[in-house]
Amino acid sequence: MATPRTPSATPPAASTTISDVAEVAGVSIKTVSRVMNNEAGVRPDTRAKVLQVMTDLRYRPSQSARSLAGARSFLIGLLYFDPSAAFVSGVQQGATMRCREAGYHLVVESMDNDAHDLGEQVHRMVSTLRPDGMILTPPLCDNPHVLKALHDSGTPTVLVSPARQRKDMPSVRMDDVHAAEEITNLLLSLGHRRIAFIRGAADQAASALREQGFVKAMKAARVDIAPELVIDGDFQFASGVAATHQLLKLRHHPTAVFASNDDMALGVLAAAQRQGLAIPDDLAIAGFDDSPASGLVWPPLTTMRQPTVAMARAAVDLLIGTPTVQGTPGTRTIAAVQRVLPHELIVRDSTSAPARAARRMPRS
Amino acid sequence: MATPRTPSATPPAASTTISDVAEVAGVSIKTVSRVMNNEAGVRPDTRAKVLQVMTDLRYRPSQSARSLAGARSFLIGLLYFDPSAAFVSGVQQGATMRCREAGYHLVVESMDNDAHDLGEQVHRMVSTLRPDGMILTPPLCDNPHVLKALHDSGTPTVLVSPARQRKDMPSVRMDDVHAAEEITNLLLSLGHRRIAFIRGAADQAASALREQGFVKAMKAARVDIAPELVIDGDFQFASGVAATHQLLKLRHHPTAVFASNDDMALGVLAAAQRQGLAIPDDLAIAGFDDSPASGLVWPPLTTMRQPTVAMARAAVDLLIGTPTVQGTPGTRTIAAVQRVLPHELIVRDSTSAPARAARRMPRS
DNA sequence: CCCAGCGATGACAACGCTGTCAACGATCAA
DNA sequence: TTGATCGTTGACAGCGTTGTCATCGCTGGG
Repeated sequence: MATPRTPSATPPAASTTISDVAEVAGVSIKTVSRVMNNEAGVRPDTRAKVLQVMTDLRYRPSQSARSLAGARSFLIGLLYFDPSAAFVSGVQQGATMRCREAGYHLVVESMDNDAHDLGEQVHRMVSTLRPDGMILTPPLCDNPHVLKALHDSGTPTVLVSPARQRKDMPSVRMDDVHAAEEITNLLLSLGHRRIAFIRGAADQAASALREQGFVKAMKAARVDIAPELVIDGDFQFASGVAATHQLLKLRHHPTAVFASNDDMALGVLAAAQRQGLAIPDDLAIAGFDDSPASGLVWPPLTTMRQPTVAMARAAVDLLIGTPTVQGTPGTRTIAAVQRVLPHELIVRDSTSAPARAARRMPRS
Repeated sequence: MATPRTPSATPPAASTTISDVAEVAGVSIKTVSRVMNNEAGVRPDTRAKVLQVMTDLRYRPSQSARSLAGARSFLIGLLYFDPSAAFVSGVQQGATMRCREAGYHLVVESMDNDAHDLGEQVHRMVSTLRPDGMILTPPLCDNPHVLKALHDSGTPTVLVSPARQRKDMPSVRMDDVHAAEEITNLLLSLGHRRIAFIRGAADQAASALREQGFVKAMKAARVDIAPELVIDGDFQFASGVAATHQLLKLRHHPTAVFASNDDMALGVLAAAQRQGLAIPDDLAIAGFDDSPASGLVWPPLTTMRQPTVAMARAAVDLLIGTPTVQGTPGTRTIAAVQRVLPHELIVRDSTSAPARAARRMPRS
């Protein structure tokens, strides 16, 4: 039915070009280009006509031609390291959505943070693809080789949750300190006083920030922090298990545990239950991240949702300059702003009042 | 304030072009192009010299120019629906890695499987980006609108784990039936006879296949399948919980449960533990998928690892024709082959012999 | 000795779009 | 009335590759 008498079934996708549109609309190629790019200086009726023809012909500009001729490539790169992290998945989700809305596309690349030629790999990527911007997630956003390669190539870059703010690159992040305070305050408000804290990996910026928040909240509540209740962890499940063993060996158990991330909190949960503790009655547990698994265990974990999707959207916005940045001609540098996005406390069943507090457990 | 006095800090990334290389090497542009594309008809010493110059100058071809002039775009698209699925994450990981090895790049796009203009969205993507190939994951790989848009545009496409094999598109998959048989056999070999099965979502192809495998193994072992032990589920955590309630209401409990995926198995685990059952002694549990969470609970779940990474690599290979396909000129059609990749049974602590079998549980 | 045939290489025209700048008619101040 | 200015539009030259076809120097058969 469609295209009734087309000698050849499907003319191998001879897609319509800008000149087809120009011809049909009776204007020059350049005018079509102007309309396409929303440039000023086109009479409304001309613009409308062109727009109509573009729709009729289902015209789609060629990304290659556009980027070859112009300055933009309509490509945003996302570099990440650990593909299994819920964090990355959220960032990617937000980034692809915002990109599509803005007519951009997301090119993702999984890197090895320890590769010896990381800088070279990044260099190769940006020089062949010439993305209009790059988004880096931890720990890549703190890797000097990556940052140098990107800086040297002059590629606009936005860091998501970097360890340190850099004067030459914008970043988006959440307020880890404040978030950790909120969780701690929740536990405190439930009546807990002996609250254990499990640190994150020492080499990750978030670890220190979350501990700061914990300490700050405890101090504000004038509750002493027992040194034996603050334990080193590394963000892995196993370290949560180990920490729990250590904690339950104490003559005076904690009534609540705040683990710096969900994986460790899951480890605490597993180890505690294995020892016969009832959660949250015998031990309240809070994590951080709102990982998918945190809602898939019994009891579901109280945790902190990071604004991963929103951070990614904000990052894309910074890169494509949607907020009317309109870079001064010649300079594609973005101001090294730092956006802080709101987090969300997710209260679930793993936290509650310290029912039988420090009392010895039946089967302990 | 920023950029104090940078006379020539970074010459705005005036990257080297093919003509720079040609000039330095003392050959024509075309010859450099030949070397770059590994075309025949270049004397070894000429090729070596060009290669050397390319390295010295750190020359990187422009992807835009290449795709505008030539037929290839060096872009592979990956369309997915549910961003949180471990399945997608594995596929993406495999795809990006293989792409980089082959000098391609992966463009990912998160689609809404229920969007009314899905076909249009896909059409837009392929016509502006002109990727050299597309990879579809479930449920998109079974969505007629998506498939039609891709077919019409003539974009080579590979389906990952599609419901039905299509004569016009190649696919890669695992053997769900056989995998389910293996899990069932594991449970049987541990002595279980009253094995419950929780079905997956009815609209997903894998559901039926896994049930087939379960039935097949049970029949082969000459063990009757009690109808009340086969329960509908929908791949969600909650349906695992619901199924468990149903199962534990029976006067004759099952000693093992095989859930069609990990999320449901996690639901079974949570519900069973809540009822006071000891896992695996009172109830053995097996899942399917090897989701991240499956190893982060207590006890860790026995499950089936899908070859997601390998499937994605295979998909990319099919698209870029690494296995010397060298499409006949003019036709970029790939044979509609179907590759089946090996899965891996992950035996963990959630399964074991039916210790106190059908005996009533203490607190049930 | 001549020319077909072959391997190696280059000249040149696309590819589809954007940037620059010129051209045009209309408006406006003087 | 005239020149200047503005708003709108188009002609044209690239952007950095690849495809096509021509060219060049040799080799080998007649």
